[in-house]
Amino acid sequence: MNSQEEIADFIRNGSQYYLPHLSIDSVIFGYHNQQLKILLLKWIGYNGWGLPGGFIQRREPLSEAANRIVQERTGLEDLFLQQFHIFGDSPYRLQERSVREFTEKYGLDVGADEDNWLFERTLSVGYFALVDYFRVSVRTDIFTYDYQWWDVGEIPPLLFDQNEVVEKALATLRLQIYHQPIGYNLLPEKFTLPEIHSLYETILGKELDGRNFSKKLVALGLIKKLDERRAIGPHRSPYLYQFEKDAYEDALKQGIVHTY
Amino acid sequence: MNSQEEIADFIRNGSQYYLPHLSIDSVIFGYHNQQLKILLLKWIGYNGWGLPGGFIQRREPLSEAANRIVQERTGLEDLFLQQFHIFGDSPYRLQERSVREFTEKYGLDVGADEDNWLFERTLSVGYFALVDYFRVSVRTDIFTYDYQWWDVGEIPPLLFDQNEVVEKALATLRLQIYHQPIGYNLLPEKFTLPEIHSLYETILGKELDGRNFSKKLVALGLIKKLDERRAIGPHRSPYLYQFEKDAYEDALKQGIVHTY
DNA sequence: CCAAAAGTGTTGGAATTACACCCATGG
DNA sequence: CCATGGGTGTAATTCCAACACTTTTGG
Repeated sequence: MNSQEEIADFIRNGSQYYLPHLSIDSVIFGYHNQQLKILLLKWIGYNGWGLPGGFIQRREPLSEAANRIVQERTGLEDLFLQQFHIFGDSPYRLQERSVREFTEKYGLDVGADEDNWLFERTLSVGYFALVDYFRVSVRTDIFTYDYQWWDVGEIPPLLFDQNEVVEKALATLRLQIYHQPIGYNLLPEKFTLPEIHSLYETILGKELDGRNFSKKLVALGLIKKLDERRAIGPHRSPYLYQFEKDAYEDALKQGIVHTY
Repeated sequence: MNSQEEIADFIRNGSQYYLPHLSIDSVIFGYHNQQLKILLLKWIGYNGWGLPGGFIQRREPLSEAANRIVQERTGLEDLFLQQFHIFGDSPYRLQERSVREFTEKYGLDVGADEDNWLFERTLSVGYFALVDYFRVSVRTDIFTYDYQWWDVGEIPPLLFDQNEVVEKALATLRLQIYHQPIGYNLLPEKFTLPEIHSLYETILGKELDGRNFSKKLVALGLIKKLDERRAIGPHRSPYLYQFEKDAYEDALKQGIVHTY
């Protein structure tokens, strides 16, 4: 959405195309420099950070809407996307908004119409995505003039109740890692043991014994060692590994029970 | 909602009181006769079974809406209620409805107004509740003339995509039992080992060794043996047990990791 | 040759599983 | 007295956690 006409039309007539009262917030996780990161956008007017989000088209399945929204932002296809909560309790999710709030706080010209669909109480469905940091090419638009990846430990204050949304996404991810393999969507196709090791440490927020960790993944048949190495510094080169797609998919479907 | 005027008002003006496009479906689990059951209502017109549900008031927090809806049906306070999914993908959750569908299929007189708020596409937030079967006193109303508890293994065809809703609730419950204690809300205050044992077997859908099971619960400090027994038949009387509220609450909050 | 990071096995303890017999009760 | 279901302990095994030294590499 980038031309002035498009925006005016969206503000005035958006409820013809989109369902009112409901939006999608997406928490896009990437992994870089041994850190779990999420993608934030800088919003005009408000001049602060917020999650990528959007609305659901009138006839669009919910999961397709989430897919479209993240796809448009990141350029990625075949996303790993997961719904994790619907937010409708916080004060931000109860209030209607006003012309004044939009103009003063967000610097948006929404006309004088107090009945605008954007003012109505809007609940939000949270989705998280796990993406390969290096494949993402972020697209900003006229509402969002900048973007940045942030360490999950250093998220700035966000719009509305979005800090809570991020917390819930993280909590879901941490719980899920006990029942499902994670990594296929966060790492490049070939990766080293230290990389995936540190990914798990980052997500779980605690140290994991390297020997036990690799034994476990190999024992589960989730990864296999390749005959290649990657030279990365003045020290021993690590072997590359790959996920065993079949075992991985099985584990995703059937679930695994384990501690790390 | 029981008088004709109330209903007419709800149909005509409901969108003044409730958010359109969004509803709540509740899966109410109870436990009776060694069986995990859910509460279904028989709907007029459609003449089939469906989940208890309702709408969210304009200014009402989402979780309060779920609470209100289940409370009104069951008469229970202090519910254990948990949001588990929002449904917006199935064909039933995409379509708008029509006067014809309402009159013919559901036997409801909604007037001739094709713009009625009830016709609009409606996504549904799924909540499940765990309740003490014996404390529930179900209230039907003019839309729902009968109710019945059904074994989770024998759920009849339900309205819309509600069979999928039930499946998802069950799947969530089964996953959750690995991380949280369950039973406090499903069993009476005092219960026997065979009762809680069979509850867990029912939820997990598999047999659990009785000796190991009780050792585990006692070792975790979740239950304690009382000095009473319950006489129930021509055989040895089982001891009664009680949950240790504090340990139970801690386990709920912090989570536990275990297999059964 | 040295600093930095990768790689690799073993062991003790804890937790989990498997398993069978006696006991209490009401009819 | 008998049929029914409740209660209890131990041994074998598996799984998990803890732990330290050697290898490789580029500079």
